[in-house]
Amino acid sequence: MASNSRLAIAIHTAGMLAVMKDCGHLSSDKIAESVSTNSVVIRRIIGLLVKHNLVEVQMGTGGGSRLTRAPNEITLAEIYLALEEGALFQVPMLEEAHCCNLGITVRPVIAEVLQEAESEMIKKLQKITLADVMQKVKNRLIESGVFKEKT
Amino acid sequence: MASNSRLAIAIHTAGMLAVMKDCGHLSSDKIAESVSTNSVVIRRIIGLLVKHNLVEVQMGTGGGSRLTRAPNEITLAEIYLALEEGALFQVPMLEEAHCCNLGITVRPVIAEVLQEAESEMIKKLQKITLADVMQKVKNRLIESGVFKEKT
DNA sequence: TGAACTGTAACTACTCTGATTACAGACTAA
DNA sequence: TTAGTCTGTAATCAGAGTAGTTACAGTTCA
Repeated sequence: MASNSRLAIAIHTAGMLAVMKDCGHLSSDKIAESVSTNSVVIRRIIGLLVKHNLVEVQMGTGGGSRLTRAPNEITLAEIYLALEEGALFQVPMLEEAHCCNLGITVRPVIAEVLQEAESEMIKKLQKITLADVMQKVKNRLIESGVFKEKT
Repeated sequence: MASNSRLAIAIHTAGMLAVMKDCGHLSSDKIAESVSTNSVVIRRIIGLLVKHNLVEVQMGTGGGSRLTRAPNEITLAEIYLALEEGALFQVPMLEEAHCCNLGITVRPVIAEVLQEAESEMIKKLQKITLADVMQKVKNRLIESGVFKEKT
């Protein structure tokens, strides 16, 4: 699990908070158990979500985290951007003393083009809310018979 | 330069080949000089481009690489996919013995949703050809006065 | 044959991520 | 007031990916 699974963990975490929205605060230990990782990892991610006003935290006994908004008002794009990972693709620039102008000029162009591609991805994430994700999960549970639909 | 700049390097490399399309083969040393890296790094990337029929290589004296198609027939999506990096976002699955069904079920849903987002990005890359990139570079060179437009 | 190439293995250095431990500080309830 | 339950955060470790580099066998051409 070396490469970047932080977004998946962040969405899973936010999903847990969405499910438990009406049950008070949820501790990082409980979340870590469901997400299957260490509570510190969860707290680090929650720290970023708090910084971007997606989650609020209460310290002390009975404390924990909860969403600041309804699940249908939080998009995956907000979670993605909250992680503050910088550009998706690295485009190292070249020094001015480089061998040729073409080499120097091509990098900003590549950066621009890849930035546009990343923006398209973010646009897609903007259209998906936490509620959408939880609904998909619910549908799967119903399909598998674990969860019974109300009639 | 630890994180993933391979796509930028691959596009830069293919861009070099596009510019030199009519000047025979280009050696990995020459490309490495412009891209500002080691020739082995270039050969590793070119190997992947060859595997996906974007580039052809001739060994021996006077050998090197060249594009198999015209620059306006090669999209950035093809280059992106040629790098074979797997999914953009890792979504580690949970073991069946996990504490709750919700935790197990949410992961495939997250994977599906992120896959859709990546697909949107690839769609954008499909609309951009190597020729487009080179045209943008040319425009920048003209703007900066380094390269004079034909009148 | 010698020079100019590629392909590839092997190794090092660096960075990112996640896992873990540890501990100070905040808060609640008895 | 005190014990217990939380968070926030620093510090450290291990594993994985990437780039950089050297080295060398194989290919091709003059």
